[in-house]
Amino acid sequence: MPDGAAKKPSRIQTRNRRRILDAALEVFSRHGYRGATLDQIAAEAGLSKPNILYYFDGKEEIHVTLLNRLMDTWLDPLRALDPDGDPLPEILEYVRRKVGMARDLPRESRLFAGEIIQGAPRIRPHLEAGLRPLFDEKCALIGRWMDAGHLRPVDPRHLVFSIWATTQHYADFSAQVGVLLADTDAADADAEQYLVTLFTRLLEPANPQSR
Amino acid sequence: MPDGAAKKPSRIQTRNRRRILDAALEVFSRHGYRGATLDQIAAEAGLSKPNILYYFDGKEEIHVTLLNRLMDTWLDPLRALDPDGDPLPEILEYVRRKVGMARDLPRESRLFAGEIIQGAPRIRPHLEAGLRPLFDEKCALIGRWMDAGHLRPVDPRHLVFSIWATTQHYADFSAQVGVLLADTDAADADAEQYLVTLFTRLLEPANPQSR
DNA sequence: GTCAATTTTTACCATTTGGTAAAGACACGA
DNA sequence: TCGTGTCTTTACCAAATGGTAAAAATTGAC
Repeated sequence: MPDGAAKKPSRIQTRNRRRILDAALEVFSRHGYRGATLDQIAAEAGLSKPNILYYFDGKEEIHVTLLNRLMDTWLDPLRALDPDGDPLPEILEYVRRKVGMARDLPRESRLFAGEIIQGAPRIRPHLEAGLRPLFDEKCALIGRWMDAGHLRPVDPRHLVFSIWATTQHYADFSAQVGVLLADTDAADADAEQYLVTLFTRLLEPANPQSR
Repeated sequence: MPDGAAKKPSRIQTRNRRRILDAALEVFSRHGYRGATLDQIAAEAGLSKPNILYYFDGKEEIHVTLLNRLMDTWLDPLRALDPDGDPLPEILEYVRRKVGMARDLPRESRLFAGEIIQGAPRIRPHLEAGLRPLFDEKCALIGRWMDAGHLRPVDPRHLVFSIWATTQHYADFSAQVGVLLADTDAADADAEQYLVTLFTRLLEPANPQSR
């Protein structure tokens, strides 16, 4: 019973649990929760299906484990918003990090998007307990920056939404982006440049008094 | 064989095919393609499963039919971009229409998003043949507007992506938005206001010479 | 009302899928 | 090398699911 108490995991356990989660990320992100099968995950992981069920209690536990681990990584860039930094550069750095994550972790982005689109049935508690406090805190911070005249005032919540939406779009909708940007190969750099421009023009004070 | 040739559909056929597609939109948009079952669609439509298969050849045909019908509606606002209109108001009107669609047709938005996230397996031909020409045409139009100094220059393709991303976000990620905007009830109006500001500040020429 | 065409139901079926039982293989400290 | 606990495989199963055959019911033109 490898999952029972707080036993130190053996090397084999560590290795195989990692393999399973890697495979599951690949399969879940491509086919969605219902579309993914344990057989696919097993094949991708190079293990047998019963062997997978030796390490995890079932399909749902694998999915939830993935989502919970992902959440931390996902929120790191937002956590990194520094109250003591320069407001506009802080926001732009956040945008850049999110673009980088869409580029480097598209499977994670799609896994998350799929879960949310279907009503967040398995991750809603985590949204309320983990995401919401952080979101509120950072929105308040941005609001103070605006009140102080360091950023032009807009609704911080919708600002954050638009940063999420625009950056994750490149991962989540890559099938569409790929069709429409068929030839371009500098698309990543173009996207980052465009988004930096977008949020700079939105937020940069007309009379920069930030120092 | 109601689907064979170009026969005029009976009133019963018209009514039941509509019922089935309505039900399927509901179910597919909530659970994704694989997550939806014919039994669910049948229950939602108030028909028996075999009866549904009398009107459609199978699950996939229902899905493809939905996607193809949706595509037209979905692209209408982009089609409406008028080369003879005022550039900035045209763009802002496009944004407003897309916000309205996210508000009024969230199921359609999620159905589409789900298909794209999973690599557009069933709608890719339609993307290439239907969406791409329109996208290229409208991007060229926006590019000319920029060249003429009516809009500040940015990459039109990424501009369009960001309009799609920000507007559809409110439908596709409504589960998340709902958690984070728990109390707010004027969220729709706020979102529209924010997005109009966002794209105005991005595109409005410093020295408005558009007339 | 009659009758042919359309529509709906009943009774199935084969496959897929998440999951289990239990035997067997293996690792590794004593 | 022995033996115990860890890991893996083989052989299954029950439920769900997409789909079919054919009988029964209904509709509508005449």
